[in-house]
Amino acid sequence: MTAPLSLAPNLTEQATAQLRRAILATRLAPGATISESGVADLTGLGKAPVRAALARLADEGLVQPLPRRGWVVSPVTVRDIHEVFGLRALIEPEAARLAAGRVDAAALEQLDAVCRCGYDPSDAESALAFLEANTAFHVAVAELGGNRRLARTLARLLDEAARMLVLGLSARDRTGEMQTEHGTLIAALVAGDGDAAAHAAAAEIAASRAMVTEALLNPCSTARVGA
Amino acid sequence: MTAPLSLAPNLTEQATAQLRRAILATRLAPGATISESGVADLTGLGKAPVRAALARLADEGLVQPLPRRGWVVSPVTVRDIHEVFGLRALIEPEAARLAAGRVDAAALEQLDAVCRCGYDPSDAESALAFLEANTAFHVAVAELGGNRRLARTLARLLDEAARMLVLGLSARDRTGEMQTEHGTLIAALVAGDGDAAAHAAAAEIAASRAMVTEALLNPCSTARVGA
DNA sequence: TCTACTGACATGTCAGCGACATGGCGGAAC
DNA sequence: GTTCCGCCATGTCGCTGACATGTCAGTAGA
Repeated sequence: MTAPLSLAPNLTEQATAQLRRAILATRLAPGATISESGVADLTGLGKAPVRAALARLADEGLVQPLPRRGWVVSPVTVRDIHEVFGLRALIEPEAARLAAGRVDAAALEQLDAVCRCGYDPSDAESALAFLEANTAFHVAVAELGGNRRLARTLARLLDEAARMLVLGLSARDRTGEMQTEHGTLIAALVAGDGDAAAHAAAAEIAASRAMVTEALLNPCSTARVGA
Repeated sequence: MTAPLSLAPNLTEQATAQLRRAILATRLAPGATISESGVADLTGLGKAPVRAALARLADEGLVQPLPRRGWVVSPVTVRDIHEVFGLRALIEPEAARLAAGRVDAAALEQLDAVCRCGYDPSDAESALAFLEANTAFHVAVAELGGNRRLARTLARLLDEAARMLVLGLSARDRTGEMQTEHGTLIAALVAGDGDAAAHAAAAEIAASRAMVTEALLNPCSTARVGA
């Protein structure tokens, strides 16, 4: 799990990736407290890279510092869900509109990956892998639009949304729906129809939002909501 | 300049604020290289807080790391201007729309501060102080909308825009225009007219964008463009 | 039951070591 | 004489370890 023989870009990146994945998979549950030394011991890394990683994740909104006390995994509130999906609904359709008519082989490749990557509804790791592919797909679309800042902002939002969706995806399998939604979006992008692309993106966001909201309001047996 | 007797929330915050201000005022010109030890010696702080501050500013897009080589102040390209103002144009009108009808005394106070704060077109520090008040005003409006993530994203964009505007503001005094633009926006907010507020915000962004573009395409005697 | 104290624990910071990339210098080949 | 190549000195980050500081939980005492 510590991936000691990776090609090691640097330890900070490793620590960031490990922690981010653990948080998004809810292996570190919302509301859980974590300590630098604890993470350092667990990962085998030093405290400095762990500290830098936590600072970065705090900047991304996934953890919050408790001065002199430690760090806490940001809880997921209804307000957070409103904020994340509200912002996604604002910028993602526009990103799709900008990308319309600019699609190339790379985008279709990303699509292929996400479409063929199913998941096991009862396994958070599997669901996260699916969501990571989904994130990569949407970020790739945003990058096609040419606005790197928009793509970056969206990537951060999608990371937060992924954590929320891990809760929702465990409730029911939505692979099929997402595939058709992606298909609609890609068709619009290839056709260069900006309005249709924006509409497809908005529809997908609305569906995701509904699923998360439903999962939190009607917690099923398999849905575990932290904090 | 080092403010040694401040109430010291922590050194990282101090280093971040000092560096950010130096970059936004173009005291650290775009393209300039900076070293951790150099900043540490200059500010009297240790390397650790300086390093953390640089990492955070890199996350904000104001500096870029050169592994094993140092850090460089992010240059300002035409593409950057398009991206920043394009994204502002996307989210800021919506922020104004959300804030419509929710204004309170605090917003008017911010308004008052920014309106009474003139600047000297030939002094980058003075222009930056004006822009900081302008940023605070717009962020306050965004926060009234209730979406903290939207407000945070906007704050970051406004910081980047401020650096670009420092170049443009030195070309000509735009205090009067901004005051009337703010007046229009506030009137719409108080009246609860979301469409009018969004329109006013969009108009102000377009004006700022035009000024920056003009300043870069037709560099005046007083406009210094780094890198 | 409430208060003050003490111990443990976690962060915040600093000084130092090793690794790596760059630029300049000298020498050899043409 | 000119050009090119390899070596070395220099400067910087990336990371480690240790110390100082601040907070909280648990406990003894009034």
